[in-house]
Amino acid sequence: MAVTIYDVARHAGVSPRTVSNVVNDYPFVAAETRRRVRDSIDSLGYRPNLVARNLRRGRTGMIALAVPELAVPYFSELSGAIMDEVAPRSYTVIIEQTDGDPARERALLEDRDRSHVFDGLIFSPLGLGASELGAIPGATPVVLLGERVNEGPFDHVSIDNVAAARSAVEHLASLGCRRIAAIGDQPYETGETAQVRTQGYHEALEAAGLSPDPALVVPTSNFHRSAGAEAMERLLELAEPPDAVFCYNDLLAAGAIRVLLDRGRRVPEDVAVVGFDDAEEGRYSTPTLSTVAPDKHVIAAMAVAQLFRRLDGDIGDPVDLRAPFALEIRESTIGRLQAIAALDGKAGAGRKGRRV
Amino acid sequence: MAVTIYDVARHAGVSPRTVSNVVNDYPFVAAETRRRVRDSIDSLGYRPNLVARNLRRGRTGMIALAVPELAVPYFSELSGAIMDEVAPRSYTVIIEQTDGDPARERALLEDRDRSHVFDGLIFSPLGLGASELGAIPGATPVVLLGERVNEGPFDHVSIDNVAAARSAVEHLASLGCRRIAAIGDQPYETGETAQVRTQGYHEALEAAGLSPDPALVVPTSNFHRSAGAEAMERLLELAEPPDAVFCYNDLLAAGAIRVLLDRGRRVPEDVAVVGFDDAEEGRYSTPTLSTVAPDKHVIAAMAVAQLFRRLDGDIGDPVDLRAPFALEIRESTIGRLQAIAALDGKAGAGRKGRRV
DNA sequence: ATCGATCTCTGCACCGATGCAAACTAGCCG
DNA sequence: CGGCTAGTTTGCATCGGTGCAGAGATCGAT
Repeated sequence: MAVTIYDVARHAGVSPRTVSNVVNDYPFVAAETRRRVRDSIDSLGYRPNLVARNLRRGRTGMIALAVPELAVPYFSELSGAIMDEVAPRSYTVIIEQTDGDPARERALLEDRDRSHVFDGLIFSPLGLGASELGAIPGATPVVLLGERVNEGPFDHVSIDNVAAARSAVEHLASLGCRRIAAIGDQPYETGETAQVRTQGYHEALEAAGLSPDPALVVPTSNFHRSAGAEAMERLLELAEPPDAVFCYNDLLAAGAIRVLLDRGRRVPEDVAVVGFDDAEEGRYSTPTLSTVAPDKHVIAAMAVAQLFRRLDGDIGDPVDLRAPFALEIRESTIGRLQAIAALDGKAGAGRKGRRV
Repeated sequence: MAVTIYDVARHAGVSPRTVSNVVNDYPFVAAETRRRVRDSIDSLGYRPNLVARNLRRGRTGMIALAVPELAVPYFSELSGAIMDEVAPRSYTVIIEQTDGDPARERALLEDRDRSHVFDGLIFSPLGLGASELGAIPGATPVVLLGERVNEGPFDHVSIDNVAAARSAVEHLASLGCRRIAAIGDQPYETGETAQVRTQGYHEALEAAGLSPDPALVVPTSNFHRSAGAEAMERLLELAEPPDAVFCYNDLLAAGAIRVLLDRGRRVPEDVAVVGFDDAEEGRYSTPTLSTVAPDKHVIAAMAVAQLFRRLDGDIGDPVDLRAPFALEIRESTIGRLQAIAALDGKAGAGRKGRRV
């Protein structure tokens, strides 16, 4: 059996309550007593039973992080960043994979108060739409990641997706591209993040004096590489195929580039490509991938800080936090030689991106 | 306050104990009573407090998964597979990132019995060597992933890394490559996995009648893309640079390929490259990446099954389980045209890989 | 009618910690 | 020296379930 607070108390010749006081750094413990208890703790190898502590305290010391899929680089990189933020606060992270399944997402939100497994939730919804999310109240704090869910009861962290998409498409237009396609729209209720990117895309087209062509906006059912490949195949079948593609994440872009190269198109000379998320793989791919880079560390820090603010009792109105992003310009839009020049020169355009 | 078993008992007009019996499907409960309790549970929205249950039962219903880094595709893909295996057993997974830090790895193992946060641990060690691991006993079951730690007290799941490495290098030799390099050796105590791959590499060289050249074996301090790039730079500076490279994971390969293409070498015509892990990104990269594909789903299933066997009380000797792997042959070794031919033809070599 | 077996339900203690408030000591002031 | 404050330690109840064992009820067999 494990060592309990009673074993330590007996060993140190004090009451269990005093051991608890020492463990919790209660100030009014005589130095000598504290020392004796500490010695006993060390020699017996006592560690508090967190389950018991949590039962009594009503907190579990764990926060849940729910993401659609860990195998998507954006989410694994973000998860790592969130865990790094949480660790110093001596909380533990439980990661749940929802696969974007609305039932699992709803279950997570509905059970969060009642099963007492975690104190707070950082949630990147995929299958649940704004109206459904808004209808699930509860006492356990939730911070949503991703595009804003209007009027919801939850705190919320995101980047300005409209501006981010716009900056990507403006960049393509500035290179002289005239037929700029978009891959990854999700024109149904839960595709909010995709839809605002489409909005930014349209705004940038308009600003550049380009007329939108509905055939150039290809929806996808998910954000995987295979979907990007399929969408690109479709675009290449058009009578007037695009000379640039804005993909709503880097995996779609990887799939699209693969198809382009397979079909003998050069990237970026024939078709320029921009992705979204700044997955590490895009820094080493051939060509390297120009991409919109949400600042994942800031997103993680904001989400965690806000969640802990709630855990500490803040009951203000839901807040809406915006993290910065940058446009990382690499070979898939400006070509290898210019990319090298941009890296060598101190010009901020390439390596450091444009802070927004 | 949350709904407790007492609230349900009062509402249904039975004792708390009976509610517990209903919740736990104790067979000797009258159908009528059961119905009434169920109704009360539903109408009050009762969910058992898992913290309290776990305190009493002495189990937490959680297993921990400790990996070096989630951002490495192999680990995020494996984590996803493990979570999928665990979910149907109504356990929850806590993921810990160790960053390969020996102190954190040791803390995890040493605290596993005492803090009572998880019932079992699936652990992919990186910073701890065989001797250190072997010296940490404890009651909480542990399943190790990765190369075998000799004589340790823990169960263990891996693929046959020697054979896997050998198959990769044999493949390169069969293509006519004569100077085959290896990137990713870790010639110090905790680099066991890397070392057995080096062993397989040497065995394959010998079998092919090639004499080993120490300069062709480049150690790296980690398995990231940047390390692969640096190692490749080093190899290209040799008087006789390699005509093939076996990389110990796909990230190293991605970095190596990037450098090769940057330096004007063609892959595979000038230098053929094989990776390890079968990360999804290698199926879409340019060129697509030939790689050793450990069967992650089998690894996950074996590890989880073995862990639950221990949780169910099995106290037999530590077991050593071997999962299958396959060699996936793609463009980075046989070129695009042949890869297409292999995919089109029913020949198993390309698409399906070679089961071992 | 008696007995044992089976079914159904319940009370009590307990898992291991902490909140609360009381008890006790010592020191200090007037 | 009484009274008060500050410091130190402690007992008791409690968080919300479940293990254990026993009390009743029911029923068929003898």
